[in-house]
This record gives sequence, C-alpha cells and structure tokens, in this order.
Amino acid sequence: MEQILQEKIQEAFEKLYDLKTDKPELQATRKDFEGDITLVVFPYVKQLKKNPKDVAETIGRYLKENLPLIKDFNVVGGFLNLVVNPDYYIDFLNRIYPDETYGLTPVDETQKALMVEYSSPNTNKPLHLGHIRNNLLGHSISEIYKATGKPVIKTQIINDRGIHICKSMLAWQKFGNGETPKSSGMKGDHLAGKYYVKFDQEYKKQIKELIEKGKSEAEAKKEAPILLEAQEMLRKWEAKDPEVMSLWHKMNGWVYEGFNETYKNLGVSFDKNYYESETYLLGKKVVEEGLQKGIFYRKSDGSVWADLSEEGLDEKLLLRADGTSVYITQDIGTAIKRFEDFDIDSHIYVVGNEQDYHFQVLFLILKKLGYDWADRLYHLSYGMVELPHGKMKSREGTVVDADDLMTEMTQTAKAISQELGKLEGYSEAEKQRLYRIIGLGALKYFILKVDPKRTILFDPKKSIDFQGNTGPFIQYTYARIQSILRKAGDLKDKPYQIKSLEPKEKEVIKLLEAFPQAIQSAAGQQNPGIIANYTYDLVKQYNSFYQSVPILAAEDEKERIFRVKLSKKVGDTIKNAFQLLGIEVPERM
RNA sequence: GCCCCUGUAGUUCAAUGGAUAGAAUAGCGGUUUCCUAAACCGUAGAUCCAAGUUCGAUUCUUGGCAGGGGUACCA
Repeated sequence: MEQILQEKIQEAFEKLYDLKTDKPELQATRKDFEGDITLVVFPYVKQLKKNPKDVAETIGRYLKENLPLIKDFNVVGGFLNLVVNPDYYIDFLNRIYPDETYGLTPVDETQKALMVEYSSPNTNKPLHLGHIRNNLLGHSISEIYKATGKPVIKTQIINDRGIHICKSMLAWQKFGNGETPKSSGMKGDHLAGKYYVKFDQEYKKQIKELIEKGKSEAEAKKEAPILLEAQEMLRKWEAKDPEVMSLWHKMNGWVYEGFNETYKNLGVSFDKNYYESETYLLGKKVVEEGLQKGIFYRKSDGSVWADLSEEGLDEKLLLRADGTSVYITQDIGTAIKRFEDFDIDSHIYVVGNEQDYHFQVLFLILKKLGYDWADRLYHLSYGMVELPHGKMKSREGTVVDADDLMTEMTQTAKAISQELGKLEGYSEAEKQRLYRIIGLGALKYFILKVDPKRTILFDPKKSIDFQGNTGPFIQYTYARIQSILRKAGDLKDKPYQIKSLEPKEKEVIKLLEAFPQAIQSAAGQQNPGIIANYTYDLVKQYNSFYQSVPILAAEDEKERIFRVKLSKKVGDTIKNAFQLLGIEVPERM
C-alpha cells in the first residue's frame, strides 16, 4: 500500500505544484487523530513557499479523487491524515491468510551467504549470563537475516588454547585426584571451571606467602611457582608434549559436552566450529607475510606491529617478542580461513562492546592486507550484563551461571503454572516441556527486547517478570488463540464476506501489515528488540480486541469466520516473530 | 589524559527530526454467570544540565555533569 501511495503523492506534487519530490515518508497516524496513514507536509512547504494547511488540503483532495484506496482525509496543522478504505484491510487479510509463514522470506540459496560468529567461549569455565545475551543475539540475528532471504552460516571460535586453559588443566592435575564429570556428577564445563577457580585461589595464596617472605607484589605475581608451572605447561603444549596433549584433549572433551548441553537447552546451534588451536598458526603466517611486504614492521626487541596512526588509531602489537601470537593474530587467521572455506560475502561478529577497538583494528588490518571482503565485516557490539554491584567476575564468584539461571526460570514457570492450575489433562512430560518453554521464553524476551548496544542490568534478587511486557504474556495470547482455533472447527477454512470493520479489528490488521517492515528494520539495525517490541504491540492490540469484541460468540457467521481468521493470522505471526527470537510458543498454558 | 558507548516516570524498557514523549512494573481504583484474569479498563508519574541548528529536538552539533568500557607483549 505504501508504495502506491508514495507514487501517487509524488504524482500529485508534480501535477499540482510542478515539484519533483523524493519518495515521501509516511507514518502511521497517531491514535488521537482520525486516519490511518499520515503525510507530513512541512518539508515541501519550504520549497513551495505556501501555507502548510493549503498544501495538505490540496494533496489530500487529489488523493481522494484519484485513489480509491483513500476514502477520506483531514488536515491538522501540517499533517495530512489519510483514511484508508476498509476494503483494503479486509482484502489484505484475505491475501496474506493462506501463507502460514507470512512475513518470512524464504532463503535465496543463489545469494552468497552471511557468516555470523557468536558465543566464542573459553574452554576453562562454564557459560554465564553474558554468554546468554551473546548467544541469544547471535541466534536471533541469524534467524532475522534468514527471514530476509539471506543464507546464513552460524559459527563460533572456540578459544581452546592459551595460558588460561593451562591453568585449569594444571589445577586439576595437582588437586583433582582424578575427578571426572562421571565420578563427581558435575557437568564437564563446571568441573573445569572449578579448577580454574582453584588455580586462582592457590595462585593468590602463593603470592601472599611470597610477599610475607619479602618479595614485592609485582615480583610475587611473576614468580609464584604455580604460575611458572602453568607457563611451562603452555610451552609443553606448543611442543605437543604427549602427556599435556592427552590431558588437554580429555578436559576440553568434558567442556564441550557441557557446552553442548547448555547450547541445546538454550536452543542455539552452529553450522561450523572453528578452534583457535587450528587457526592461530595461519594468523602467524599471514602476519609474517605482511611483515615481508612492509605492511607491518618489527621493533628492535623482535615484536611485530601494525602502525595504524594514519587511520587515526594507535600502533597494535601482532606478535610478541618471543614470536608467540596474541588474540588478534588468531582472529586474522580465522577470518581468512572462513572466507576460504565458505562462499560468503559478509561476516558479522557478535562480540561485547569491550572489544569495539579490537574489531576496528582487525578490520583495518585485513583491509591493509588487501582482502576486499574486509569492507563487509561487521561487529555487532552489545552492552554488558551488569549486576547491581557491578560487573560479573568469574574468579570472584559473582557470575550468574547460564545453566543455573535456565533451571531457575523453569522452576519459576512451574510454580506460577501450578498455582494457576490450568493444565488438567497434560501428562507430566508435557508439563515439564511447557515449563521450560515459558521459563526460557521469559528469559529470552527479557534480554532480547533491549537494544543490543545498551547495558542490561540484571538483579538476581528480583526475578524476571512473567507479566506485562514479557515473553509469557505473548505466549499466553498465543495459547488463547490456539484454544479458540480448537473450538472453531472448520470456521478458519471458510471464506468470508464482510463489509465493515470494527476499529479494533482494523488496528490489528494494520499491525499485521507492518510485520515485514519490522523484520527489515531489525535486520538493517541488527536489533532483535525491534521484533520483540513489534510482537508486543501486536499482542497488546489483539488482546484489546479479544476483550471487547466477541469472536466465537459473534452473532453473524461471516463475522465469526472473519474474526477466527484474524485470530489465526495473529497466532501465525506471533509464532513467526518469536521464531526470529528463538522463543517457542505453547498450545496451552 | 585520549577514544568509544549510555543517561527518558520510583524501577525496567520504547519513541526513521514531527502532533499531547509510549509501555510494563511498583501504587491507587475497577472488570470473571461471557472465547483461558499470566488478561482487560481507568488513574497518577519522566526526556541529566546549558547553549546552538530547525517551522519543529528525547533524537543532530558543541560544552559540561554522571555511569560503563577501551587505551596491556590478557582474551
């Protein structure tokens, strides 16, 4: 509709004022005014040197006379409010009705793919709430791009090597007494995390002892025996010492099993995993080649640097003096490998905003190295999840564990659900499944509705809401719609013929019409929050309709059919929108 | 110091430069012989400060103030 209207408005300006205009921007009419769609005429008034009211009246009259779509219009100040013919909305519902995936564009496999990297954990500790935000954003943004027709390849980089990994390995070796996930009953990633914490405790103890023996703090931090042992272990790892490699494989194996369980519960997945242990050498090689070509330079101590001062950034270290690689070295290698492995044209990194600078540098370096795809790398930068007393710190035990939080949410859902007691006839397994859908729905919606770039405040003492602007609110509406459909029999398949619309019906259809645009905006701005807020608006509007307009109890069968179909379509759209957020919808609740 | 991000009801979030800044939650007051009250309806409550650009600024610019992050041979 918008397009036809835009063209007609351009035509009107040209015919009546001899003025060529850009595509006019239209907006939904504000609730307090009569009309459906509004044109703001102020921008044109300036060029025309005419009174805004006159211009709006003139254009309005032209549209009413020349476009059957426009039934009427009114002018308030410089705002031209257009009233759309109700037939348009009635037909619109008919048109989109048969398509159950309305709004979602099928993936066009002839296009080159987009790669999305997210999660990217370290294999020395379990996932926490920060990872949950990362994972949900990564999954959701992938689904949103797919819904615009873009093929997407989801990936992660697993940071499986380095000194931090050796720390947990060493502590397990020293203090673990052969403990395994099986013997301890702990999830593998939690077990590894336990020893990472153990290392830190021991390290601090040793520092304290050394200081008591007269060392300075700086000396003590460098000389603590357990740290030296960890460094020795890293050297052995790089030399592929069989014993260390075997321990590394064993413990990482435990961690992967644990991660996979968490990913599964969270409902996220990856098409391809990359491992730092397999890409860091390529990164080193590329840096050395860049050095040969004069793109980078070596300092007198042997370290290799990129000079980005011409681009307004600093100098950046690429290889340490001892020749070992740093974080960015590995990222250079990984990026190149991905563009070799897959036929992709662009790449999004879902990584926290603490690494904004890192990605600026990374993209610039890849560009300097001559990769033309470097212009199509994007950093989806999101804000931290903070607790009331500040940042989460794994070593200080102030993290909100991902597995614990999901369990808690499911428990809360269960408690609320049991209190309401609406699930007679459901088996225990069905109930459990439902509690999980609702609990995770609350969690996911809570996180995804917020603009990614904003910091989220999470207060563990206040539980996440299940009422109001929440996932369960939307799921509940979906369940009520399913209930209507179960009772409606074959009404949803019958054709309807109605002449007029209730205002509340019209408002719901207008929102249905806006769904494809919401997906485009969400993709364009890389913000799933747009989908969340859209869905909330739709549901709010539908509930208002549900409350005041009889559906199955409507007197006229034609109206009954129409309203059942409208409900069905709202249900479909909730389901499709929530799919983009990775949230499931229940048949009952 | 320099760089980046964020400041909106008590609280958690919205608002392509457009009309009287929307919701939710907490508060107060209503709605259940009627399709699921995890719902609906009503009420009260906010743009960090100061300039500037504009017909019009929560939005853009500049300067403050506050919070967070970065600026590491950590990742």
